[in-house]
Amino acid sequence: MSRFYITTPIYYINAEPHLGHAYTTMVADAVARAHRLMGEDVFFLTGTDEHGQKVERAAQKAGLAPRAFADRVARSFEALLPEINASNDDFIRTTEPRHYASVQALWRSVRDNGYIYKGKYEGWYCTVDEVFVPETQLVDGRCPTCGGVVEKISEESYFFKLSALQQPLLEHYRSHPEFVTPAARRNEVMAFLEGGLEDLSVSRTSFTWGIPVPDDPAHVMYVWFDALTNYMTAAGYGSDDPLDQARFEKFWPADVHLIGKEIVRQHAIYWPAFLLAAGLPLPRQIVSHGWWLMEGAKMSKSKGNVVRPHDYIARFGLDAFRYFVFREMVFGQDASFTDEAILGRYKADLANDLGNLASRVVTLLHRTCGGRVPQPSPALLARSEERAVLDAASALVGQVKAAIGTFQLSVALRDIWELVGLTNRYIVAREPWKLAKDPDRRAELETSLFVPADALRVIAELLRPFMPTTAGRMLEMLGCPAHPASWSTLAAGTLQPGTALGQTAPLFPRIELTVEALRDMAHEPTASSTASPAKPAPQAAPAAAPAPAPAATPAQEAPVAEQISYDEFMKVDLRVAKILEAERVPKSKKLMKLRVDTGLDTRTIVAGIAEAYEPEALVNRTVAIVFNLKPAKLMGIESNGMVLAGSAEGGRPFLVGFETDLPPGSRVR
RNA sequence: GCCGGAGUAGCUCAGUUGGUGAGAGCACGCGUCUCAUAAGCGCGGGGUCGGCGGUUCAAGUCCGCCCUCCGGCACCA
Repeated sequence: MSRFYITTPIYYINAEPHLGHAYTTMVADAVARAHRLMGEDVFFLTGTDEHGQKVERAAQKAGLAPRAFADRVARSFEALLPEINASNDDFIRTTEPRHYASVQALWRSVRDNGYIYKGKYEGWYCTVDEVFVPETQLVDGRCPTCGGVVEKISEESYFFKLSALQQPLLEHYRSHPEFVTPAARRNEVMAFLEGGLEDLSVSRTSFTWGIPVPDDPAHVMYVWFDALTNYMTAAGYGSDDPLDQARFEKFWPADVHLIGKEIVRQHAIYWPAFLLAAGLPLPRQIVSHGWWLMEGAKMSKSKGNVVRPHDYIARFGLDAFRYFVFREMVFGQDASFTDEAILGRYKADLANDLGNLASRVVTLLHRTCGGRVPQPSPALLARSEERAVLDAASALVGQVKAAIGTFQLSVALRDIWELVGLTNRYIVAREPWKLAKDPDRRAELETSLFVPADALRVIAELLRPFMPTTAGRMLEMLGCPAHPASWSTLAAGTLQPGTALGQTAPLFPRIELTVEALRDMAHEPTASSTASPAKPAPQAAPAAAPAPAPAATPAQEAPVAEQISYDEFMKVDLRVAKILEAERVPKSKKLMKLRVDTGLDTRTIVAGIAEAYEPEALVNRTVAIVFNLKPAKLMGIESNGMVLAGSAEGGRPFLVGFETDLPPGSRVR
C-alpha cells in the first residue's frame, strides 16, 4: 500500500488560533481524507511550536513557568482540531521528549558531517527585545523593531554552513521543478538562492527556553532548527524504538509540507539544507497557499478584523464553512473573506443547488418508489440524457482526483457542482412527478429517479474529504453503507436497486441571515476565547491601515517594549523641526531625503515615508524629530536624526504633527 | 530600482500548443414548471479581454514599450 505523509506547519503559540491556522489545517485535512479514500496509508500531522524567547517572555509576563504557559496555549490549538473536524493522526508539540531526542539526533548528524562550527556571533544586541540585530538593519544605531538602545556584543554561537549548500540546493531545484509550488513561490526561492547564502547562526546563549545543544548545554538551538525537525520527529526519527524506526523508514520523506506563503524560505531553503547536511532524503513538495484578506484588507489583531472561525461555524455549520474556504480560495492566490461571499455561497451553492437537489430526489423516491432505490431500465439508461449524467459522474471522479492532486480544491468543488447542475437539469427534463401519475410509464419513472439518485451518490462520495458530515448524511439518505467503497471502485450506475432509503432532512436549511447581522457579529466578544472576556475596544472608522494576517505558524509579533524610567526617556532629545526641502532618494522605494531646520542647525534626515508622501507636500511642514540620534548612512546618504511618524502594523506612515506650528527647536516631551 | 505574478462582463474567476461570432457562477431583469429548502429550469442585458504599437491569413492567447495592483529582493526610522 502506498503511503502519503502530509503536514501543516506547527503553530507558534504566541497568539490564539484564528482563520489562518484553521484554513491551513482544513486544507491539509481535505487532502489527507482524499488520499485515504484513494486507498493510501495516510499520516497527517499538525502541532505546536513552543520554544523561543517570545514564549519565555510571554510566560514571564503571565507569571507562569514556560512549560505551564505552553501547556495552556497549546491546549487551545489542540481544541481547535475537533471544532474543524481535522482528521490528523498525530499532534506534535516541540516540548515533548521525543522531539528533544529527534532534534538532538539531527544536530549530531549535521555536526558529525561537518556542517556545524562554533563561532562568534558578533553583533548588535538589543537589550529591550533581547535579540541580535544585523548591522545592516540598525537604524541610526538603534534597534529597528523597538527603537531601543543596542550594544555591541559578541556571543558564542554555533553556525550552520548554509553557504556550502547553495549548489546542492540549486541542483535539487533544477531537477525537481515541482519541489516548491506554486511556481511564483519557486521563482522567488530560486532568486534568493542564486543571490548567495550566508551561514546561519543556529544557537543562542541569551535565553534558555529551547532544546539544549548536544554536549554544550549552555546553548539552546535556534528556533527553525528546532521547529522544522518536528516533521521527522512525528514520523519516528531519533527514537530507539524499532517500531518508530520502521515508521520513519515508511513515512519519511514527507510528501507534502503545506504552509502559508510567509514561511516559504524556511521550508524551501533551510529545511532541505539541514536535511542535505544530515544526508537525509528531502520532502517531495513544499506547497504554499495565499492569505485570507478581510473585506479586501489584510487581517490584523490591532484592526479588530480577525475572522474567528468559531463565529461562522456557529452560524453556518462546520461543513458550510469548510466548503466556503475551499471553494473561495484559488490555489496560490490570496482570497477575500467577506460576509457577502459566504452568505452567497451558502444560499446559492449549498441550500439551493445541493441541499435542494438531495431533498427533491429523496422526497420523490419516498413518494413514488416506496422509499427504495428504483430499478432502472437498461434500455432507458442508454438514452443520451441518462448517459450524459452518468458519464459525467464517472468522469468526475478522475477530475476531482486530479484537482486535489494539484491542491486546486476550488476547482474540484467547481467540477462537482457542474454535476449538481446537470442533475437538476436532468430532473426538469424528465419531470418524474408527471411520470408518476401514469402507471404505464413506471419504467421511465424509476429510471428517471435512479439517475439523479446515483449521481447524488457519486457527488456525496466525492464530497467526503471536503464536507465529511454532510457527505455522510447524503449517503445515509441514499441508503448507502456508512463506509462504502474507496474512490478506486467508485463508478456511476452502481447504486443497488431495492435498497431502503434513509429519512430526508434538509442538509442546509434556509437561513434568514443578512450581511448586516453578520457584521454585528464581528463586534461581539469572542465566544471561544477564555483570554479576554472584555468587549474589544470600539474601532474607529476603518482607515486603510491593514497588516498581514500571518496565515499560520512562527508568526512574529511586534513585541511591546519594556518600561523605562523618566530619566531614560529624557535621554531622547525630541525637537520640533521644519522641513525646508524634500526629494526622493534615487533608486529607493521608501526613502525621502529631507533638509530640515531644527532651530539649532540645518541638517539632512532620511525618512522612510516616500511611499506615503509627495515631496511637495512635505516642504514647510512642521514635524517632530529625534535630535540626538547617532548619524547613520542610508543608501549612501548620511541621516542625522529621525522624523517621527505613526503607522498601523504594515500600514502607511503618518507624520506626527502639532495643532499649531511651533518654532523649530522647541522641545517635545 | 531589479526579479516574479496578476490585470477578461457589477462581483469572483475559466480561457489548452494563436483559428468556429469571447465563457462560467453569483447578482440583476423577464418567463416557466411545481417533485423540492419561495428552491429548480429557460431566456436576456452587459465586456475597446489594462493601454499603445508590432508579428501573422488569423492574437485574450506571441513580441516590444507603457500604466496599475500584489509579492520577493534591495530596503525599511
